[in-house]
Amino acid sequence: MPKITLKKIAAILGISPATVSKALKDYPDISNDTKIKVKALAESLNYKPNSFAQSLRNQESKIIGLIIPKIVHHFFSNIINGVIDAASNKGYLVITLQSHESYEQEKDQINSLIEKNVDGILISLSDHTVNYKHINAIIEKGVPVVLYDRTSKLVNCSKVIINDRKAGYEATKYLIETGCRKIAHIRGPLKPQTTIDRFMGYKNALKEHDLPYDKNLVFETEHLSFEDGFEVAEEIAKHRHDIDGVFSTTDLLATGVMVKLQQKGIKVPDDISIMGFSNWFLTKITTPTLSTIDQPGYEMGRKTFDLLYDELCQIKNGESVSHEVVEIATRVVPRNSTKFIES
Amino acid sequence: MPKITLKKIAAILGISPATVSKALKDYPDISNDTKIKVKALAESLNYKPNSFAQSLRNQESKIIGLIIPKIVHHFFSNIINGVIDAASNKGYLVITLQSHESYEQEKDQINSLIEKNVDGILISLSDHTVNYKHINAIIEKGVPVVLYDRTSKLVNCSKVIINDRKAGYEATKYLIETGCRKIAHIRGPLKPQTTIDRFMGYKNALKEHDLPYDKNLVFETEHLSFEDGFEVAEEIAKHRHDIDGVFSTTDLLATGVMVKLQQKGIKVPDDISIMGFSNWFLTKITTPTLSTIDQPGYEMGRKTFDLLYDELCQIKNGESVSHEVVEIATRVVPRNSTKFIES
DNA sequence: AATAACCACGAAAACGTTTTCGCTAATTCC
DNA sequence: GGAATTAGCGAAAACGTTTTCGTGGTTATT
Repeated sequence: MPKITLKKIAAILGISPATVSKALKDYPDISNDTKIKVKALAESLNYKPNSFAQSLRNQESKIIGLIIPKIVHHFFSNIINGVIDAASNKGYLVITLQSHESYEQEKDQINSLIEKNVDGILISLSDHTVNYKHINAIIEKGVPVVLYDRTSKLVNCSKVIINDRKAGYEATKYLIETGCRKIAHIRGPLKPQTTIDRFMGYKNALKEHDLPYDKNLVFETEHLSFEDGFEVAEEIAKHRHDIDGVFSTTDLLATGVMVKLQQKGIKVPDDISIMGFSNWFLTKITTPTLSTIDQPGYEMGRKTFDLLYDELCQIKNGESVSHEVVEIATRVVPRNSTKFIES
Repeated sequence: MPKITLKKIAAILGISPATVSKALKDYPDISNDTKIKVKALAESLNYKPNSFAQSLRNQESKIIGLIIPKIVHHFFSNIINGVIDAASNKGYLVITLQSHESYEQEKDQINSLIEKNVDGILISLSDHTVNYKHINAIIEKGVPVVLYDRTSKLVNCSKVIINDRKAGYEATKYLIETGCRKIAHIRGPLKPQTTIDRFMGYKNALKEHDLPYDKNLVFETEHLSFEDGFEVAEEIAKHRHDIDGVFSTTDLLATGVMVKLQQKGIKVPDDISIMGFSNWFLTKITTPTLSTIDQPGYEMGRKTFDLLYDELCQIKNGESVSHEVVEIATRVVPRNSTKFIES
């Protein structure tokens, strides 16, 4: 089954490939007669242009790259989802790679994508990425980059983020409004900027509501696992019966805390309210269901692609490219691990 | 920053592009001197071959397509993970698309991938796909296809599957071995082949252990949701106190059943044992943790790519392509929603 | 009737790489 | 020393598309 090309159509019709190409694209200098003939034949032969040839000629692939720290993760798979949907709408396909939180892999993968001549790259920085040369290098090469979720001020490009500080503030505020006065914060590992910001939000909320900040109420954990939550819960159950609310930097940690607290006979939310972060799937199936902050991955994914698409259009039109930083709104999702607001 | 090409390297060195190309690929008819010179310059100029030109010339893209029914799903995101990892190992990149369980979208997406000249396509059939012309059509065109998880006998290609019947058998057998005698089965919607097979396995296990099959013990649900599990649990709690085990076709359903049963005062596993299916993430965080069947998505993803890669190699070597059907082993994951085996 | 305008099309170059084939000059062989 | 081999390189075509520029012929303008 030989591939059917412009040349062959031209040969059959006894005209030149140039005319066929132009007829198919409705160039004004081709007569209606020829256009109709060409289109009919192309249709009946089921002609599809060879994308390599097009890309080679037009210097664009209509493919973008997406680098994700971890695919198997509710938030990130929602991002993928959003990116792919938005991209297909505009005729772009998406090559996905995961950095596994490794700086080296992140570099390699950016290279692979560049070598495949993708039209642009969407990246969420790995937790172990400490310098940004590799990102800035490709931006200077003229390949548009948009950063999402895990970004850096040291990279000059468009970004899609959530306001972790505000979200942390809202989460804490909600606990306060539902009657909590002694609120613990589980911040997880010290380093990532997101957890730092959420912690700042927590402090702000306390301050604005005239509650004292007590650093003994802040728990660090090595990872963000379910089991790490157990340890914190044990500590609370043993020594800190004054605590009446917990704001955790992650749903999974929060769930661990909640499960273990209940095993220790502490009632949620009657004795202690619990607030998670991200609105993962699991929050809907815990007992009680977990109140949390919705971090809308799908919407972020869509928006991230949209920003890239804007740049792509600007480049194509020869306009100067403008960078944009878009903040996606989070919101408190009240469920049953917190009390109701007394009104 | 002008792109650096073979021609330019040739011009700088005062030799022909052909020689440069051959030098970089270690052709035997190029002298060592020239090879060294060419490689050094290419290195220092950071030369990267233009992938479009290569693809156009070599008729291969080193890109494969992956069609997934739903990305945001623990099992399927593990598949993606496996496919991407295995593919990068061999220098292939992966374009992912999701069919959203729609036949129309599945067709469109296969088309998009074909138009991008991917070297092969991995597909899990959407639940609403009822004929396979679109798949068979591209196979006849010579584009290798491998089906995974949701396959069909009507498509002649390599496949990666789990043995749902055997898995259903093992799950039920495990319940029997841990002392259950009146085992209910929640099979979910009637149609999908997977649930049919799991149901057959359930029946087989009963038969082989001389337990009567009672169709009143088989529950259908409209969807596979958490809430659908509630309804079944209500029914059991109200009318079927003789039931001492439940095998659910899905972890989520099982979790719904378990949560609601416990709310009704029924002890898990003391009064009723519960067995899920898939080993999703959530099974590790329920109370009690959910016994289940491990359906290894990552491994399936890897194997699926491997089969495609085999075909690609065969084609390249001019060998005749052979199809293979690989069965990935499942296993019982004993947790705390079932009793221990008395030994 | 001469000039201008316009219509419909094609030739050719370009995108960058790969590979076949042929050529020259140097080496080997008898 | 002549013939045969070999080593090292390049010309050129090919992959399929796009677009600029030009051309020949027709129609409209004075």
